Amino acid sequence: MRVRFAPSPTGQVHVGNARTALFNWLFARQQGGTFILRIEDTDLERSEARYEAQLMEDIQWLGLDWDEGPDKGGPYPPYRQSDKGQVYLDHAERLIREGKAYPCFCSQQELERQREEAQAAQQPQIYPGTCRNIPPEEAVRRRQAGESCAIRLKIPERPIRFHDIVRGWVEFSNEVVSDLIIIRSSGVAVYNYVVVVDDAEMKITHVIRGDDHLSNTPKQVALYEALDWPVPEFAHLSTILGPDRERLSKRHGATSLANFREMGVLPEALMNYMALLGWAPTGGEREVFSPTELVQEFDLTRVTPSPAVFDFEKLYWLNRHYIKESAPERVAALAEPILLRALELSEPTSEISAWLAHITAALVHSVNKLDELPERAASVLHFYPVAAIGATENQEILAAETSQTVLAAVTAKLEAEAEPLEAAHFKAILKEVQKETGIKGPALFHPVRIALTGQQSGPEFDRLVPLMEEGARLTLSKSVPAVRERLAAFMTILQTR
RNA sequence: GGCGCUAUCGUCUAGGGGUUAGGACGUGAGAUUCUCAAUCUUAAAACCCGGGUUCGAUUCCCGGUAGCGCUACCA
Repeated sequence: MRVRFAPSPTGQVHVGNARTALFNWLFARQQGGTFILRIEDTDLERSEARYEAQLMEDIQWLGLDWDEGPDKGGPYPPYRQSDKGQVYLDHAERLIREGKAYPCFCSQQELERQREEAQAAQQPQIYPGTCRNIPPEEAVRRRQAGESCAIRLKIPERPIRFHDIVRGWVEFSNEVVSDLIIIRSSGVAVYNYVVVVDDAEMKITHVIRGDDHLSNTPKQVALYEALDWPVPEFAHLSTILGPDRERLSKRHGATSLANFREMGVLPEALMNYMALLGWAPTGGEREVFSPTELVQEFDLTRVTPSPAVFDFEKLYWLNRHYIKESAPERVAALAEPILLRALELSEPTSEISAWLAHITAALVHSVNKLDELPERAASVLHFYPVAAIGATENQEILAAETSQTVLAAVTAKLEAEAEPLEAAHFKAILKEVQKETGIKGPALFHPVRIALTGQQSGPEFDRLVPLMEEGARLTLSKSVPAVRERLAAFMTILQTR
């Protein structure tokens, strides 16, 4: 059992393609087959070498590995199309000799005209077979005379049917499949022919790909048959759509693997989510599958044929799940560059790294994806007392008499405290203030929270206080005030107002 | 235009000739919390339409509609 993922290196790997790669990989891994990476760089204008490297990096990040590919070779090289050369021409000449293909001398302008005519008459646009009946000797003579020609395959005069694992039997009338060009007059082979040759030479047994290739399949089947090669099994995966039910694309925001990685989506979360797009286990009740479990449970025959809308919310739900499951060190390592960027730091000291790890550990449970961390940590990282005092939503709380009492009491008690302040100690102070003033609950906590963070909501003080104290001891591009400093500054501004 | 594919809660899906049509995300409500998040409990929410077949169709068949794809000397 051999399957392949054959992307063209024309940019970042998109989720649609990644899902195709994933299904191929899952199928291979679970059947004990071979997963092959082949670079389809026929379109040299759009292909770039750097994209090829990025492509491999991206799918490795997702957690896929391949057994044969351009980087590691294998028994059926080359694994990069542009390295292939002559083969396509040789097989095409063989087809001509066997009477299964023929040179076509029609000019492109002529073909274009015919197509326009057919379109205007609302007729199917198929090649009328003008050159199909040119006697072979005459064709040979004209070619030798240097007349420019393309090579066309003869499509048999019978319906073409093939089996698809996700859709069952599919049949196309030969009346709608025209004799296709396999070699351009420039001598360059055409995609639909190239894939067949490549897949056959690599002994691919199962072609798992996007359903945009479904209508191409009869042509390819005709090619396999003409070349006397075994027709592989097909599995056409449905399209992934955006919320507007149009094909998912960059228009819909972050849709490439690189995007997801930058956002701080864990690869196993994305893998799990993509697997659920078109596949469900028997019973359909389980949703959470680690990569290993997916390999065990995945079943190609249970893949649904209908298109699926990509739901970021559900992906985030899985991401939250996997973030919580992950070792804190791993999450901290992934979050560090994101936080460093927000702090405008490049080279962290080990103290800063430790602090960032603490921030991450304290806040990560409330985040969909890691890039939300800086925003979530803003109450620690920044301190804008003037803005906090001026903010309309804070007026009511700050104006309350109880708030004035609480803030004055807390500030006074903090004055007497040694630095650094322990979280437990801060809590004890609040407790004392509560006892002495009789103010408790929201009336106690809210003004203090606003004084420290400028906001009415955020992490609990037990988490917040140590992060502020730790940050205050570090040398940063923009310093983080300690708890006492914050309260003192806040009070000063509040009183002078 | 032709051809092909698809159609169950808003979304991903399970199911299948007779079911209270199941689960998950999201949403609403409640509990908890100083607040947000998390968590727990709970609620609302679906078989595209029309014909057949059948005692009975959401399920099988046909047609319609809609969405998507292919229709190239693009990949």
